[in-house]
This record gives sequence, structure tokens and C-alpha cells, in this order.
Amino acid sequence: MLLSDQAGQAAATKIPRPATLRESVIEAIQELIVSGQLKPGQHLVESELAELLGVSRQPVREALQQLSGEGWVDLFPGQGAFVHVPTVEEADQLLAVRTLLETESARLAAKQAGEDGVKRLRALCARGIAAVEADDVDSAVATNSELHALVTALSGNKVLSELASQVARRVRWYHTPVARQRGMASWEEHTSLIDAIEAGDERRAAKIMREHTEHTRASYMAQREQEPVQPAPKPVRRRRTRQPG
Amino acid sequence: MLLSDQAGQAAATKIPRPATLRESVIEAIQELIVSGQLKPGQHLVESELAELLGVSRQPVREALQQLSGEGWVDLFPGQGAFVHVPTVEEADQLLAVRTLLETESARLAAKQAGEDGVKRLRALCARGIAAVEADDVDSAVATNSELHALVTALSGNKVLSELASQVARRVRWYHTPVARQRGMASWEEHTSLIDAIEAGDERRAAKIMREHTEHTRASYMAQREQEPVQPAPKPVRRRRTRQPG
DNA sequence: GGACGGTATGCTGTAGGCAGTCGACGAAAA
DNA sequence: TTTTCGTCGACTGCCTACAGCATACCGTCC
Repeated sequence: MLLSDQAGQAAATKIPRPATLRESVIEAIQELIVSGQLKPGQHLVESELAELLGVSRQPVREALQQLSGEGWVDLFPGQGAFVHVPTVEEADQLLAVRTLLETESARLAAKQAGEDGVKRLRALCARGIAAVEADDVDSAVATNSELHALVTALSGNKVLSELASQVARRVRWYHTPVARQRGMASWEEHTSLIDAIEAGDERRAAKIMREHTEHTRASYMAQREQEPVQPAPKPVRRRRTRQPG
Repeated sequence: MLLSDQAGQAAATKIPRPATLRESVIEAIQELIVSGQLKPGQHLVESELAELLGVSRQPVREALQQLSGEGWVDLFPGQGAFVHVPTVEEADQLLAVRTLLETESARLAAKQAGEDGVKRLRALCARGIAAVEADDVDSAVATNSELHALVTALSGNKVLSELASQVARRVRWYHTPVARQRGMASWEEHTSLIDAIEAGDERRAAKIMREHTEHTRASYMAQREQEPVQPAPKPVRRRRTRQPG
């Protein structure tokens, strides 16, 4: 067998490159933010993060800058990095943008998704439903993301799908602590979405996706009504609080 | 007069912060790319750029990473940075995304732009038309960008406008050498767009913006037909060609 | 003649270090 | 008591230095 043949095979499990430290640090910090260990507005001191993660400041700096570009942290020249403070207003706008991007993705996907694509969608959907039935929330959320990502990928527009995935990541952060709602209803919508895509019905696919993401948005806003925003942790530079003792 | 009063005034000419080196480097490299001094596919050696710009490698590295996030360069771990090679296909996709974002922006702007906003739009439009009549292409292009940026800003959705401006920057690169077409026609479309926004007619504003950006896209693709793509400068790592002498 | 392995050389990725700068705190003056 | 100025501490921004790696070159073997 020629190597080129092997290379041609789909997803030959790309060699698990020992990612650069920077990438690892990015993921680590994202994880810290999403999990709430780093709180919104908190001052991220490079040297502390470096020590915490066991690396030098340089990879941390680079990671922070990339994270700034993706909206996770805010960078103030000369002052450092602060975990971004997501306002309700911004979350709403973000969700609106997501709706826009994903609706268009769904339309394009309906236009030109092949059999194979639909098959993969169905597989994911089945997995998601199974997860919900098993009450495995984490798995359900992850599968949900995968499904949406696949829809955008099937749109055939790489620029669009990249943008959408970036937006989706932020959405997940804002809305993860709130999300654990809408279990099965969401997956029923997914199913009819896939039906529309399979039928090549652009209008219907777009409509379903729009309503689907709007439902998410509504549920987010409703939830926010209940637990109001945290009391504005104004992002000031934190003075090193000298630990007594 | 209290300071807070002064601060309240619009655009009190923000103190010309001596930007960080990183930011200066970013702009410098963007300029080098747009102006064609750095060619698509070219290997960007950090130390060379550093020397060229008279700084150390660190700010250059950070700049390259940010530029990577914005799609100007591609970063291959362990291999370095290469100027992104824009394919026709990608440009098409990018223009499609721009159409999507700007159409929605126009719709929202029509929904909620105030008098003041419309006034500023008119002013920009006048400036653009004057530039075209004076055959000042650069100024016309710049004003065009400003106008589109203002429309997205008037949408009231910051996330949307940021995304749109990012996309617009890339579009400008791809399409600047091609753009110098469609002079006055474009500005007539702008005028009717502003009319629609002033009238608060969401549908019409969206429609006009969609057609407007689609015209741009069509003119881009047409132009590309004529001058075919550069012969695939495959992005290989450049071995330092030892200068004889 | 072509393929293979060894070697050399840039380049990247990372670390550590120094100067500049910003904010906070405390003392002095109003 | 409130405001202002000076000082101090800490952090960022940048530079320099080193180790590891990836590629290209080149001699050797098949």
C-alpha cells in the first residue's frame, strides 16, 4: 500500500503532535475560565499563571493575547489581562450573531450536503438523544456542539464555519452554567432540521435553525431574569494581597 | 469645569498613547502585506522581520500570532509563519460572509438608527462622492470602509460590528488591487441605503445592502476571471538563499 | 542511477532578566 | 477631615540567550 493511499483516508488520526506549550496554555486557561476558577473581571497576572501551569511567562503572554482576540479576556496595555466580564446585553448580541451565522449555515447545508453528511448528522443526533435519555448532561452538551459544528462544516463555507465555531465557543461559556435546560425538545428540533437538510429544503432548514437558536436565546434570557447579574466586579488591578503568614 | 464634563465630550482626542511595540509591529506587517512587499505564501522569519523593523523577536512573534488569528498569516507549529495565500474560493466565501453580516447590520441600523446616525452617514456619503468626483481613489476606498463600519456600528450590536469589521479588513486586502472599479454606482447605492435607513425600512435597507455587497462580489469574481490566480506559490519553508558575496 | 541515512544549519519555542510604568499607599498640607 | 504629593511595590513590556527541532544538503550503499 502506498503512503499516499493511507494519507487519502479520512482522518488517519493525525499524529498527536505534542502541541506547543502556548496551545496547551490556551486550553488550560479557557478551562479555568469556563470552570469558574478564574472569575470574570479577575486580574490575570502572568507570572502567577506561569507558575500555576509550570511554564514560563512567554507562553502565557502569547496565550493571553490569543484569548484576547477571541473575547475571553481583555487586554489593557500596561495593566495586563483581565477575564472578560460578560454582560447580559453582550450575551444577547452574541446569541443574535450566532443565530445569524447558524441560520445561514443551515441553509447552505441544505443546499449542498451529501448523503454522507446527512448520515453523520443522524449519527450525532442519535448519540445526543441517547445521552439525554441517559441523563448524561455533559455528553449531551458536547454532542450538541458537535452537531452544530458539523452543520456549519457542511455549509461548505470554511470562513463561515470558523466564525461560527468561534462564536459558539463563547456562547457556550456564557451560557453553560445556564444551559442544562431544554433536554429532549432541543433534539427533536435537531431531528427535523436534519430532515430538512436531507430534503434539500433551504427555506425550511433555515427556519428551523433560526427558531432553534432563538429558543436557546429565549431560554438564556429567561434564566438570566431569575438569577440577576453578578454585582459588577469592576476590573481593577488587584494589589497582591499579602497572605498573612 | 469638572473633568467629568470634559470626559463626557465625544472623542476628546484620546491621549495619543505611545502604542505598544506589538501594535506598531502589527500595523507595519499588515501594511507590508497589503502593499505586496510580503507576498502570499512567503515565509516570515521572525528574526528578519525583527531586524527590518528594528525591534526584537518578541513583539514580532506576538504580532504574528495576532495576525494569524485575523487570517493574515498562517502559523505552522515548528515551522513558523507564512503569509496567507488567498484563494479565489476563500475570497468568495469571505465575501459571502460579509454580505451576510452587513445585510443584518443594515437591517438593524434601519430599525434603530437615530437622526444623528443618519446625519453622520450622509456626511460620509458626501465625502465619498466628492472623492470619486475628484478621482481620489484611495480616499474613496477609505471612506467606503468608514461608511460600512458606521452602518454596522449603528446596528447597535457590538459583537456583530466587530466581526464585520474584521471580515471587512480581510476583504479589503483580497480585493483592494481589484476594487478600483465601480466608482459612482457604488455611491448611488449607498445613498439609497441611507434613505432606507432613515425611513426605518428594515426590509429595503437589508435588500439594498445585500445587492450592494453582491455587486462587489460579482465585480471581484469577474475581475478574477480576467487575471487568473497566481501560480500556486506553495508555502514551503524557504532556505536562506545564501547571498553570493 | 536512485534511495537512504548522517550531518549541518537555520529557525522556532522557551526561559530568564532588566528597565519602565502604573497603581496603591502613606505622609504632609490646606 | 479632605486633598495633594511623594514614595514604594509590583507587574508588564521588551530584550537576550539557549535548547530542540525541522529541513536541506551530501556522501554512501544498493
